[in-house]
Amino acid sequence: MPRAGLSPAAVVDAALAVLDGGGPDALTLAAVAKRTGVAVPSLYKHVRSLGELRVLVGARLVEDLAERLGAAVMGLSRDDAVAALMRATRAYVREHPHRYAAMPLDPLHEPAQAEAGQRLMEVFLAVLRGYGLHGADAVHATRRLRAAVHGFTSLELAGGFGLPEDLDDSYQRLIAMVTASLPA
Amino acid sequence: MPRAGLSPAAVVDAALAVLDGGGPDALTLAAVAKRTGVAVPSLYKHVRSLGELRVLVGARLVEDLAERLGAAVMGLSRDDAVAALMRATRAYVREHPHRYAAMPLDPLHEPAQAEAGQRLMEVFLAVLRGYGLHGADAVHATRRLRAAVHGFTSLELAGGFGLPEDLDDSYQRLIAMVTASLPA
DNA sequence: GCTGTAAAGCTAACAGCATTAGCTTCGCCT
DNA sequence: AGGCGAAGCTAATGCTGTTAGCTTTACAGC
Repeated sequence: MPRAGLSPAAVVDAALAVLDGGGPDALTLAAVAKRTGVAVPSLYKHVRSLGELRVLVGARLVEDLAERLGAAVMGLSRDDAVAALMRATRAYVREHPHRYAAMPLDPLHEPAQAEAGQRLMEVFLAVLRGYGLHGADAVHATRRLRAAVHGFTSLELAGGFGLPEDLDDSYQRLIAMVTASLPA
Repeated sequence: MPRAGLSPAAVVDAALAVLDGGGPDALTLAAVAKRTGVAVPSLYKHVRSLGELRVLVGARLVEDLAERLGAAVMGLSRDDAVAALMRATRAYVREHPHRYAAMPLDPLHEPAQAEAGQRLMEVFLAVLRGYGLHGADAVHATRRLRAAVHGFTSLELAGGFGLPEDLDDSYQRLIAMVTASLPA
């Protein structure tokens, strides 16, 4: 019986594949075990529990998103950067719907996710720094931006907008609403 | 052995109490059965499955929210109505966090929730009608409004905003951002 | 090259979950 | 009084996550 050569990272890889295939509810230890070719209890050698696996998966998701958004805003500033940030987020959600559904909304509260969460937050703050925003104003602006992006994409993802008619148009107007709320 | 005198509505009542007490994950048939003083399989006499129970609970949640928001905007128009709508939603989320976490985002797609969903959507549309918005413009504005409200409240609910510092202030600015995007 | 050991795998078992089948009993209607 | 449908029950199944305890692998050091 050859050894599978698993590792925490490999388990997370498999979990991510399972997540992509069937969504957050499908992310079960049985599914991950089948995919790694290992018996269910063997997973406990690499991961403390299903809860911890979810946290580790969440950390990876935040890392990915942070990297992608960082790349998207590179070389841009102000309204262009905001638009790029918002469009890149929506593109990510449409490309990986199940991943966004499993994305932790409070990565800073979980030690294993805090570093990635910090990087993601940095992207937002860097974009807003281009407007000369600092301190409380920057915090408020970040919250507006995040609320708009997360609100729209999560509603779209859940099918909360009825028919997918004119959604691009709606999003363009949402972007305009956000940029209009930022200093000239 | 006296009969419990259950009914679908009574089961939903109990489910709502369970939801309030422990959140969406605590909404289990075992918990509902315990609360109604009945054995688990007996619930199937009133509800087809846990899935259906969730749908019915969701319908009640949307009804409640629609009623509340309708009352909140009564007698108000334009920016005042938008502000009231947004504030009332946030107040609901803070008052019943577990209920909002279980709130269906696409009530129109589920027959049992469609009627309540329609009523809720009507409140949004009625408020925007005060701006003279019709057709596509009204649709886009509704989406902006919903995105802002849902985005902020769900992020706040999940603890995604770090410390609860100046959240009222942030929300006020979010309201201003939305109203500024509507016709003068 | 052999051996000792820690890690990585396994099977067996348990508790909690949703669900189904089939039985019993209640309470109303005639 | 009798009948009948609805409402309850127990028993059983299969799926979860989790733990305990055993076996085996692969490498480190002699």
